[in-house]
Amino acid sequence: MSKEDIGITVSKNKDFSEWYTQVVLKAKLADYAPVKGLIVLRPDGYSIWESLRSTFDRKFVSNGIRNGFLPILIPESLLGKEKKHFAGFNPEVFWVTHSGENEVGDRLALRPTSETLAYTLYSKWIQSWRDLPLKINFWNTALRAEIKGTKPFLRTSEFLWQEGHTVHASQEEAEKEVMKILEIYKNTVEEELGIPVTIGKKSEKEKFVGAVYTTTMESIMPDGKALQMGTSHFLGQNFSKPFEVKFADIDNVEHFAWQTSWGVSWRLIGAMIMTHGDDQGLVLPPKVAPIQVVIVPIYKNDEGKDKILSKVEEIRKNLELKEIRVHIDDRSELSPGYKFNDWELKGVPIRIEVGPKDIEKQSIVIAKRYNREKSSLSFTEIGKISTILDEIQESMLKTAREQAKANTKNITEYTEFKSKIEEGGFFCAPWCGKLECEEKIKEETGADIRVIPFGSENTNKKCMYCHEQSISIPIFAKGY
RNA sequence: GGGAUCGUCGUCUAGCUUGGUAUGAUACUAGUCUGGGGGACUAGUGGUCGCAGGUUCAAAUCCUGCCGGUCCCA
Repeated sequence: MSKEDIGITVSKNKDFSEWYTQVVLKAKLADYAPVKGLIVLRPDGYSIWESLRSTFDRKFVSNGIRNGFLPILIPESLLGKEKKHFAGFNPEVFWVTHSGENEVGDRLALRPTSETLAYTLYSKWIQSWRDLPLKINFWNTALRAEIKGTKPFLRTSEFLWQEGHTVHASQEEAEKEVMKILEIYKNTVEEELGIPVTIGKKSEKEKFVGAVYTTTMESIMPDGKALQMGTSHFLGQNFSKPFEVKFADIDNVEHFAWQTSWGVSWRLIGAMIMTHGDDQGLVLPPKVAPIQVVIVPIYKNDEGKDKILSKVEEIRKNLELKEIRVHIDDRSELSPGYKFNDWELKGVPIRIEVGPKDIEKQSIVIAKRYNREKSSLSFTEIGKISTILDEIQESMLKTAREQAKANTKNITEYTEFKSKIEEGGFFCAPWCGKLECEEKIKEETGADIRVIPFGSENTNKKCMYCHEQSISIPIFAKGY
């Protein structure tokens, strides 16, 4: 490795894919595992996940959802119970066929998702309307064999996620739950990660296999590709019937229950890296940053060192009282310049420099990671740092919103669509609702219907492909 | 399924044609000087050359098979 190789060696604009991989590895968020398609989360990566997890948990709990845990193995007979669902997942299921030297009778799937397992249990647990609603969330991993094009966090054969599964007495209540979850997802992603999302429905073609409909949140990445950030499904009675999730109502008549399922994965971390990172490396939104403020002390000799370290310690205590996550980089063997670059690579939102000049001036140097601005702050103003962190969080979302807006275009003509789709971006274009048009567009351009935004339905326009009456204006884009 | 290409200290890499003590950088360890944007010098640690066979006095190098990675085509 040459000197340059310590940092990111490619530009985000020039080689986005290589840039992304380098940021993940060099910022030490994750590393490759010995098995293709699998990654290892390192502490800096895992703590971002933990931060998201605790935010979601807080919101889930206040919505009456509790956590549970499901085993990883699902017998084939169970997984195959809902036919479409099984057909959809089958190609990417990992199977356990042996225990020791013995072949197992019913093959065991490493869960690609847990609907079938959860609902087998739910049917035992639910008898009466008094048992409803039943709302449980599971934090675990899912396994889906990905052969080609794997990318850390974005496409891996095993991924960390949460899957929530709720059961309701009425269709109306279940559908409300679907929307409630989607709202939680949207707010969390925007507020914590600073990534704007568009919410709406998936087309019939793109919906979750086995669902009545799928709601989704989609984001546009800086390279112009769309990323699915999370989904919330209305399952209707599609699973309650085969799995016999039934309850006796107040009038003692037995009904099949109405169900929902929903999930977000560590893909959100990938989206955060792509949205905010730059040629220097990672840029972390303050709310999820494991370290929010790093202090680099600068000194020439031992007596200066003591003086500066005691000041630095004072600042640390001051910030910690405000619940700011602070780290002092007192590695003596490294030069300040090295440390600056190192912490920028890791995306720490604020760096404070304290050296002899600062002590003299009774101030500190403060450098913001997201815009790389340096300024000074007097000793008496150190309390302002928590406000500055809030401002950074806000303006990161604002910048991302502007970027997303610039990458979203309205299109009515298919010829124009075809000529512009290569540049990437979100394209809002009228559509007749027919599968045939959707498939042709996919075939000819590689672009999918990512989301049919809420409020874009019932439009009086012409389908950009067949020119018949349109039923909505979906967002078309190439996806990850 | 077809084709191409590559596996050498933690990482990147030279050596392979023409067989003979495995090269350099970086990282790591120790020390001295340094220190406000990736610092210098000195010394040191680290490799059964992807695996298994074969040829040979001798194999990272030649031959065969296997395993793994990457890319292209269907």
